[in-house]
Formats: sequence, C-alpha cells, structure tokens
Amino acid sequence: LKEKPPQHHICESFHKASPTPSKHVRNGPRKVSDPAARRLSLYLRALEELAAEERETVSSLELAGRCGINAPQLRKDLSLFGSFGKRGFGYPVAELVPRLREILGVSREWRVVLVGAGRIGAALFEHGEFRERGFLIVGVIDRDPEKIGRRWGDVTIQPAEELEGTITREGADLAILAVPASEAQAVAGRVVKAGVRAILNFAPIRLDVPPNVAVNDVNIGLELEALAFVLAGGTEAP
Amino acid sequence: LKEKPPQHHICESFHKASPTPSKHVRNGPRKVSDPAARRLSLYLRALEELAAEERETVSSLELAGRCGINAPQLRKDLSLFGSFGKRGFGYPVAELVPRLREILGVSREWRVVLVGAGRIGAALFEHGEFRERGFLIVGVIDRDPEKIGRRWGDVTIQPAEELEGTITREGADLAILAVPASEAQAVAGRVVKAGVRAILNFAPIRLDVPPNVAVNDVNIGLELEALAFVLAGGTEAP
DNA sequence: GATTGTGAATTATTTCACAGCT
DNA sequence: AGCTGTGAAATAATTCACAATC
Repeated sequence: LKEKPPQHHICESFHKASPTPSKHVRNGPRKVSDPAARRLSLYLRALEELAAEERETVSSLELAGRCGINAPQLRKDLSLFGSFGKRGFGYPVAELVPRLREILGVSREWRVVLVGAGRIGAALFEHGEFRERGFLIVGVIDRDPEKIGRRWGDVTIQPAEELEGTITREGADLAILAVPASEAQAVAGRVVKAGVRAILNFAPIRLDVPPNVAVNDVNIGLELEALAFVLAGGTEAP
Repeated sequence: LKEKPPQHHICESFHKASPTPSKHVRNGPRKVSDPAARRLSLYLRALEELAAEERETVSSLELAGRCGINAPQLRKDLSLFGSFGKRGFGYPVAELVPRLREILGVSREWRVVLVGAGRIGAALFEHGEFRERGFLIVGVIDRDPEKIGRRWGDVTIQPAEELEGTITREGADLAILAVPASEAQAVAGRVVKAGVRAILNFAPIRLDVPPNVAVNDVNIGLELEALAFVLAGGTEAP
C-alpha cells in the first residue's frame, strides 16, 4: 500500500508548487493561502453591503469587524493583491468591490452543471444567490426516470448518459455533485474527463481527481460532528 | 468603532484559553486544534467503512490514505487522545470506532431544532445521515402559515413563536439555522437565550453570539467563490 | 490625527525521523 | 520486520508594531 501524496482538494491545491515565496514584488498577485482566499469572499460580501449603504470608505477596523476578522489580518490579506487603501482614510468601497470581484474570479460568469436533482440539488437550484454571483446552472442531470425531462427554470433535467454531452455542449466550467456517496467518485471521474476543472462536492467521501482539478467539500455531517465535539467538551482538558 | 476581539465561531472557540500547552500527560485529552478535530470525523467515517468490511486492523498509512491525509498526521492526531494502536500491527478497527465516537461526542444522541422549513431545511431533514449519526431533529420551526402544522416525519412544524418553547420542551442541544440571512441574527439570539449552545448556520452572515456558543457556518456561495478563485488562477503568479 | 502597508515576531500546524513495542 | 508514538524541526498562518502616507 502506497502513501497518497498528491492532494487535490482545495486546501492543498491552493498553495501548490514554489517553495520560494518570491516576496513583495508589488502589483500582481502572489501565492495566496487557502484561509486568506476564503476571507476575501467575506470581505467582498461585506463591501457589497457597504456599497449598498452608499458608504464611500471603510477602515480596516470596521470592515474586519463586520467579517469577524481582525484588522491587521484584513490589511495583510488585501496587501497581497495591491495597495487599495488611502492612509488616514481607509478603503474606497466603490473601487474595492470590482477589484475584489476580479481577484476572486467572480467578475465573469461561470457555467455550472448540477449533477443530482434530489433534495439537495433542488435546494441548490432554488438558491438564488448563485445566479446573482455569476454562477449559472446550465445543466441538471439525474438518473431517476421520473425526473428526467422535467423543466427547472430554463433547463431540462437530462439523463445520466447526457452528462458528458451537456458539459461539452454547454461549456460547463464547474460541477456540483449532489449525488449519493456511492456514485460520487464515478461521477467525478466522468465530469473531469469531460473537461470540468472544479467540483463542489456534497457527498461525504474524498474524491480522487487529477491534481489540476480543484475540489471543495461541503460535508454537513462533519460540521455537525464538529459541533458535537465542542458540546461534548472535546477541546478541553479532562 | 471598537475591534471585535472574542471570536465565537468554531475555529476560534476550538483552541480557547490556556496558552501553556501542559503537554503529554497521557490518558486524557488535551487541547485539540480545529483542523485536527475535523480530521477525526474523517477517520471515524473511514473506520466505520472498514468495520463494515470486517477488517480487524488498519495501519496509519492505509487509514490516512483513505482520508487523504498523511500517515504521521493521523498518528499524531490520534495520539492526542491516547495510544490506540499496536506497534507492528496497526490500529484495531473494532476498538477504535467506539473510542473515536466517544471522543467526537457522537456516542450519545443530540437533540436538534431545525429553524426554517424551506428548501434547505427540507433537504437537511430528509438527509438520513443525521439520524444515523445520532442527531435527532426534535422540532421544526417556520414562520410561513402555509407550512405550520404540517407533519414532517414525527414532528409538526411549529410557528416562530414556538421557537423557545420547543427548545426548552424538547431539550434541544443544537440548532440548525436554515433561514434567510436577514433573519439569522435574530433567530440566533433567540435560540441562544433559550439555551442552545451550538449552531449550524446556513445563512451567509457572521452570527454574533456569546463566547460559550459554538457556531459552524456552511456557506455555499463562499465555497463556489473559492473554486472560482482557483479556476481564475488567483493562486498563481501573474 | 488617522489609518494603511508590511517586515519581524509570534503562534499554530504539519512533517520528519527515529526510538520503542509487538 | 513492521508500525506506532512522539519530541524536534520545518513550515504556515496570524498578530504585532511601527514607519510611511494621506
């Protein structure tokens, strides 16, 4: 039995390659850690709220406070991508929003194929937030003959055989896997072969994918267990 | 505007207090980091599979491989709680499963109140995995008059006013918040006041709760954005 | 006067390497 | 011989502190 060295899940694929940090060549992003990247999403959301409130500037202290982060952390995170703030004033909200959108890759539209039209799939489909944020569901796949052919919004549920066809025809960039654990690995293999390079996986198993594919797991059971662990006092001394 | 120092979300509440690590007093758990705690859930799941396959022992190498973790990491994680393995043989599957269940706090039943009977709430309710793992939904709350009074399995959907009553009557330990972002903070305040000490939050906002309450966020939009960031090449040099 | 940007210090987490059992 | 348990080393992430700037 061999050790499994290449980690394809997102935490690992975030900081790949280069052991030399190649520091501070301002203007132009460098290696960004996974936690930092996730915090950027929080900042963007908070900034969008501020923009809606017509706020012109915001200090690192206030923005960080809204995100539950501390101020130096936020400043450091943003400084990875440039100097957006004005000393003495804070960050210009209206300018920073599009810059962050650009950095996070949400200034363009992403085409998503949803595999699995069960409860979770349906909940995700209805979740309007995606569309707002530029994630467009261009195909829904299910193997249940009852569901095939039904229309969800603009798309018609396709049978499993149409998975690859839908991905290539619609040019899907991203797949959401809302299928049973027993099928998830097989589906992952197929979507990858069809050209998808990022997967949001709701099945509670580790997907084995090539190193150039990013996987993000949403494991609700694990989240509950983490809470049980805290409630049970697992973090404390006996 | 003041800095927000106390972080109640789970990542922070995991490693609270004690700056002195008070090291290796074997037999009895010590401070456990958030990532380590989450890995324990992965190990448990893999071990349960192995138990189902009637495997007697498993090496750190194989178990770690199945979880996408490396072997020394796994050994170190387990060693935080004791010495479960036999040198030269590996870990005894049948013994380790209940020990890990105990450590993770999933050997007992946890009583859960589900707030929000919309798409996400319904998907969660149907998600049989919870019950298997000891999370029993003892109450469902919604404010939609259409839904109030409907029966979901053994429970009847209660109106919003019944939130506190349900929590105390049913002795709920844990709340799942599947409500719109605009209501999440208010609901969080109420469940905490009613005695809940752990929250699984699906609303894309940061909940402000007292420091003795654990919050775990499931933020699907953020997960998608993290994938977009990788697809857009955000982690790489220009 | 306020607030950013960032090297340096600190703290946390992971990995290594090997002694110690079975 | 094989594999665990664990200090020590290495790496990563966060926080601090303060000079630079508006």
